[in-house]
Amino acid sequence: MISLAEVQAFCTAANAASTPQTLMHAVQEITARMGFRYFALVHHIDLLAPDGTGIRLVHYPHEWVEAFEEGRLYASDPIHRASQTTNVGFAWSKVATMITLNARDRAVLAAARIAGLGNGFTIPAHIPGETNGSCSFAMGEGDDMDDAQLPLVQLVGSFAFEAARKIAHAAASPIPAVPQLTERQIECVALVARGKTDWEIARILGVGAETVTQHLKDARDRYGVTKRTMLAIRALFDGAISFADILRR
Amino acid sequence: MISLAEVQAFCTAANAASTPQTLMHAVQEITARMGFRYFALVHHIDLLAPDGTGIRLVHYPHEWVEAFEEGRLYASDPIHRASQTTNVGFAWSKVATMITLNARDRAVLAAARIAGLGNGFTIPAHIPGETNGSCSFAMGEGDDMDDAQLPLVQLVGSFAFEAARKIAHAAASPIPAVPQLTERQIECVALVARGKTDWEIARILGVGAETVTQHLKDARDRYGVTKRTMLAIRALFDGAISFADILRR
DNA sequence: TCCGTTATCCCCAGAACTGGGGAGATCATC
DNA sequence: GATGATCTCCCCAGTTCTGGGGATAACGGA
Repeated sequence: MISLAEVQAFCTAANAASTPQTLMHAVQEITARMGFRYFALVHHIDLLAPDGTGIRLVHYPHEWVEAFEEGRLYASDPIHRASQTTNVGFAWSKVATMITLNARDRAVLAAARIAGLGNGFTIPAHIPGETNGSCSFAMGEGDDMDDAQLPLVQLVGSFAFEAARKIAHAAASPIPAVPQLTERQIECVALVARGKTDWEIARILGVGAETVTQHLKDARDRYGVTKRTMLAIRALFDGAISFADILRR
Repeated sequence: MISLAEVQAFCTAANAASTPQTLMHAVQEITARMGFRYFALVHHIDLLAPDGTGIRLVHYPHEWVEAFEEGRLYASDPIHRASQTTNVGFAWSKVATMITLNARDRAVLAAARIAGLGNGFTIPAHIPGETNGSCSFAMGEGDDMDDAQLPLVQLVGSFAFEAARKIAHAAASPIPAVPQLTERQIECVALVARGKTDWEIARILGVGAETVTQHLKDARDRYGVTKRTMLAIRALFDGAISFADILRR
């Protein structure tokens, strides 16, 4: 079993890494030390960074990597979907208790098994305004996971992702800056997301309808979108508003 | 210094907790064990106004809690802002390197110090579609933090937040039956969420614009909403569509 | 065979949104 | 004292949505 000291050593090494290669090497090493065979440190989609600035350090069976890309599973993969429901690591064997698996999901999991992946452990990595990601470690088929060290595995996953993020940020010169909305704009968008009209929002905020229209105009401009629906969803996606803001009554 | 075994014991206890009180007690205990004096496990929303389904377990100096609510700092507090830029724990002394501190931020930090808070460590907790939160542990003024155990503190913070989340979810309302949309309706809603007009959606699906209008009319009816924005967000919330459907190019 | 569901299309009137223009006030910062 | 950001309000023309009312056809189950 790996020790806390080793985790800390990895953390230091990962933080010092300035290239994906260096980091890849460090992760590979600790993956083996933790008794895993495979790992994948990835962003789940490449939304606003179509040019490949997304994080992607993968050491998985070739077969599976190909099948994965073939099926464009980045965001529909059940493991990824499950990782979006928590912020602590979870064993793949628990996925069925986290999300509802449909027929396609089961097919995906079966395919992974056939490709040589055994049980695994995934650490979610979510940061408001950034693409969701995760860091997964997997055994070969048949191998047993040591539950006792999973908390340490979680730490490794978090630190690894953070290190990858740092490298990716440094590499991505034109920072895809998440548009910042003003407080008033956010209030308006939150109410838009609740299906209010400009006039209703104006009543609620105690200002003129024209003012609300203007705030939303400005907010749309900042996100570069032309529809209030898109505005609400983008604001939701990068955390300017949350489902709690919208759906609570 | 705390041991990994103690962290795991806390994790088990936290997961078993079914009321905020039980969890509060467990967190209080381990906080002391880790050498901290205060903690705050919170959602970053204004908990005075809404109905209070947000997470909020706080043991901070009274003075500070009051000042905090007075100033409505839930989302503008520099510590909270910093926590939204990472997914690993950070010492408060590092905040200046994470976000740009303005005059007001510095005033807030100074006020916290006056209220008796020393250095602290905050673990972010972000889950897509949910309110951002964090778990912070703080020393009394003048006390020194043991850097070596911070990774374990991070684990405790993550587990504590997850446990609180589980309790909050359980307390939340009985699930109202999720309306089912037809396949065609879902396709239309997904495109609505991408900001398309009925006419554009009709082109994409190869049907008449009137048909799209009708599908959306029906979909709104099923959800009992009157605005397409609300429709998109509800569909997103209960999984009929996903961010991946919307935002991938 | 009848009924419910789904998908397709049509018309209309009023409400709501969008994009363009402009303008005054406040506040913090430089 | 200027500058920029924010918030506030106004006008207008054109587009888009929304909620009514229809209709036809295919499919599958009761």
